[in-house]
Amino acid sequence: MLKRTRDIQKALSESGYRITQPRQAVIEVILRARRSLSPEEILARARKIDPGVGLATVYRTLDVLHAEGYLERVRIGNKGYTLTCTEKTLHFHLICERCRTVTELQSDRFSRDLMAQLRAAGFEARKHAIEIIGRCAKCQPSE
Amino acid sequence: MLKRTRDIQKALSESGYRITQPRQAVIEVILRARRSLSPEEILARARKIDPGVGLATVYRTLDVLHAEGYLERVRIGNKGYTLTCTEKTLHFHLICERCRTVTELQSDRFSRDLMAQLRAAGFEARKHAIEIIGRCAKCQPSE
DNA sequence: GGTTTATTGAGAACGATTCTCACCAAGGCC
DNA sequence: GGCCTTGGTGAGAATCGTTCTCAATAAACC
Repeated sequence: MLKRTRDIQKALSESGYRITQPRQAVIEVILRARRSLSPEEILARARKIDPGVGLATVYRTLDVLHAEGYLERVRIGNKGYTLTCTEKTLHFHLICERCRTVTELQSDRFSRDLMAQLRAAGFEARKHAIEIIGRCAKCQPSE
Repeated sequence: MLKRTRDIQKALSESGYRITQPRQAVIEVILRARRSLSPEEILARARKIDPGVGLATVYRTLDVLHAEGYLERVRIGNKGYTLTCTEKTLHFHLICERCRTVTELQSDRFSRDLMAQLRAAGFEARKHAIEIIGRCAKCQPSE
């Protein structure tokens, strides 16, 4: 089991959530994944750990993780994919439309610039989603 | 009829699309709207112009406009809203979760900064969606 | 171990979007 | 101008992702 899994479980427990087998399975699947996964994909993988897991539980666990700030949801077209993210600061996602890998980038300058603009507009930001969709370095159209 | 409506129709026609009554109605509704509209809302308004319009046609017209680069789709939660946007340069949307008004911002500095980072990461951007969700100046929680 | 109560899985329900198909009308051609 | 081809159409069925319902289960605290 990954170390992060324990940490998250401990935090959830302290927030009053019960640590159940299905939840453990889902959390571990998400942390292990090297790219963002759709709920269906999470389900398939979680069932290898705990065969009884249901789709509803995957969604519920995603909700819990989201509510606790451990996860963000990113969409590609009409399909929803999930990815781990514990960063609270401004960041953006580079989503490769071919391999679906999601790379996270941050920039302090970028962040300051954006915050200044928001203030100027009188806009109070609650959350953000900065998604750049295209091809990652590995998936460039050959030639 | 707005001038932009004519321009878009001309362009669509040159791209091989037929200019039909339902399409005209949908395009006009979107251009007239002061905030982003859901497909259902577009349908309701389009029917005031052409009562026979169907929901499927709204979706199909949105697809056409999207394919031709006249429109972007922005999502708030699981609900999908559409908004006009012909700008090709980097820009971001401030979405008010209360009144749903979408404000568009641009920044050259912001743009340059982001482009530089993308180049550094070897990422080839095809499209982007920068969405800041929160409260606009008019909808700040009172007090 | 017993009790409480949040959590669960299965499947129904839901809402948004897409598809199907017979009919229609835009636009090119004569 | 009228005719023909074919892309576009509306209605409703189908599909997809997500959420809900509810009886059964199992954490967590004693």
